[in-house]
Amino acid sequence: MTVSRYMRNPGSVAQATRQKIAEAIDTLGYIQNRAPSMLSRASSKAIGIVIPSLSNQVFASLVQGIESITGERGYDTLLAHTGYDAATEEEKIATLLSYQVDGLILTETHHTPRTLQMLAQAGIPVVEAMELPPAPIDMAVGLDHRQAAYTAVNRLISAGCEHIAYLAARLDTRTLLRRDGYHAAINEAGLTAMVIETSASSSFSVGRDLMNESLAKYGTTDGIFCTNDDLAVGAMLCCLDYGLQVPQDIRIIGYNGLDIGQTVTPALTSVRTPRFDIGQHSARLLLDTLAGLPIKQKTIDVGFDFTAGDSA
Amino acid sequence: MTVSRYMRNPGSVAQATRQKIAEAIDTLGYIQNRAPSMLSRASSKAIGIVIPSLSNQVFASLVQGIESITGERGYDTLLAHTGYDAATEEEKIATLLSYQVDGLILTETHHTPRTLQMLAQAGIPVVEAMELPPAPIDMAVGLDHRQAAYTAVNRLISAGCEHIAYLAARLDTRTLLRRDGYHAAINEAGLTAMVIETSASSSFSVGRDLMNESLAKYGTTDGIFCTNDDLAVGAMLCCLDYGLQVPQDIRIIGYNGLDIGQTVTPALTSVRTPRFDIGQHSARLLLDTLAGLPIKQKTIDVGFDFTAGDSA
DNA sequence: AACCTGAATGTTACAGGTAACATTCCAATC
DNA sequence: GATTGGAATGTTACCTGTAACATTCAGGTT
Repeated sequence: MTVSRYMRNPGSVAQATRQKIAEAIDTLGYIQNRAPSMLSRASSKAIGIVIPSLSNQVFASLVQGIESITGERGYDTLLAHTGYDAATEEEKIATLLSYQVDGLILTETHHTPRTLQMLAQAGIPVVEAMELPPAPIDMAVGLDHRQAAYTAVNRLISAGCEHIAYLAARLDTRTLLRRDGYHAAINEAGLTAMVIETSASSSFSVGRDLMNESLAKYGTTDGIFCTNDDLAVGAMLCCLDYGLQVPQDIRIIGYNGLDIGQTVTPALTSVRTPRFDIGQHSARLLLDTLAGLPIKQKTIDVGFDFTAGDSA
Repeated sequence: MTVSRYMRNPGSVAQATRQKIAEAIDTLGYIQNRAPSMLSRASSKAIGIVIPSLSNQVFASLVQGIESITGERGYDTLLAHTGYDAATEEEKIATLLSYQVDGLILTETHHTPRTLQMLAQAGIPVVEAMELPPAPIDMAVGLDHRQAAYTAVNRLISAGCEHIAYLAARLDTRTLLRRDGYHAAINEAGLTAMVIETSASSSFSVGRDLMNESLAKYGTTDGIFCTNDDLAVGAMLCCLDYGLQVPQDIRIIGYNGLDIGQTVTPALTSVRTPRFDIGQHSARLLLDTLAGLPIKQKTIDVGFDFTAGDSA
């Protein structure tokens, strides 16, 4: 019992005892078994994070933002990835719940019925990060991707573009919202939609392929809106191969404001999404809820802006 | 008790009972609590994976390889990331051990003394993936990065390069091994080493910066060996900006054989590392050990080859 | 010496699934 | 009807940390 006390709060144990325990822990290489506290208090001092992909900078910064908060408040994080698949998400959430996580941060807004049932049953706080779903499960932190895409396309239109293609890969919810925004801006301006999509996962070479396909299908093009920066860079490299000057002949806007966009010449103009902030806000919402603190608002819109690129 | 049996092996329960349990599980949204089995058997049917970064395609494929095996054998994976820091690794391993993981797959070979003590104390099987450390903790699956770099640089030398620069970022163990290989090849050929390094983490823009620095410092350069593909692509874009033709004026070899290398023109020649295979081998070694099966060899060298690029 | 106080430490019961063993049940056989 | 064998199900104890409560202890006061 004294050791248990020491582990949670060394100050609550007498100086001499503290010393002895510290030594014993050191020589034994003792590590607390989490199972008992998971059992008895139904609380684990851990939260679960579910992201779609392990190789996307976007979610890496999100996780960093989350862990910058959980770390300082003594919470551990359990990480799961779904490969953008709702069925896998269901499995991974079940696993996280089996570890009695105290809260969850999800990054998708489309869930299976069973996922929703499990979450309701678990009764733990849940944050949906990245988007602002019309009917959040519980809490949400993100931005309006439809609005961001709408604004980006209007930027091309203001610059004089009249043939604006939309290049998209991996058609997850956020990507579909961006398509809505694209269509809204295009229709409003009385232009013709030029949509090239693939369900394949996004990459530079896919960006290149989509660009080729778009040029073949639609001919004249003076503006491109890509749903992420990988595609945009692939598309830009393709344009340069065709001798098209960016932004003189063709303007390109990407999405997310990743490092890669700043390396190409001209630097990519891109919608900047504050992922680290989203992570921090999400973690704060969750941990404040767990601590029983009052929450001002269950939904936080973090907004967006543009990187200072030269491609649009 | 019958439910417990059902959960582990539905066939061990009578048909009628099975039905009733399945229904109850469904309506209740019941999810097993993992804590008890973690307690009683000191086994959790879970293994821990520790990777350095969440945004590197290399580790994403490694994890996919691992999970392709663990999934079909009924094991869960707990994922932790360290940011290439040994102290963080120590923390994360302690956390994983507190969850009573049955085994661990690590991706670094440099560990703190306390990490080694914890691992010894835990007495669980450990696989070090990616490298072939001279003195593995337990098991190892990977390739000889020194040899790979040596071979790559010799390829440049055979092609007639005489001024070969070495560009590296994020100086982890694997990167340092590649430097050794570079030096070996350079010395053997009687050439002068041209080393540009930064401890900053790797990215396209860093590749560009290193290339600029190298040209400024060493002038004439006809070959470049980069420790990864991000750097190589950044360097290539930089060369193209200077009007240098690849591979006529300058040859470039990258490392890992990622998609990005196939997008640029010319396609990047790169050392291909079979990460997915490394993941599968690692998981098999670990699970076979846990299942008490005999292990033929505790260390597996998966080798390497080159992508069919045009840059070298 | 008796008493009091607050700090330090100890005792007990509990969480939920499972190994090991025990019991029940039913159909087949004599 | 009694017996038997194997399938199905039930009972008990255990794993480890901690909440809640109990006890011990040292030093100070009367």
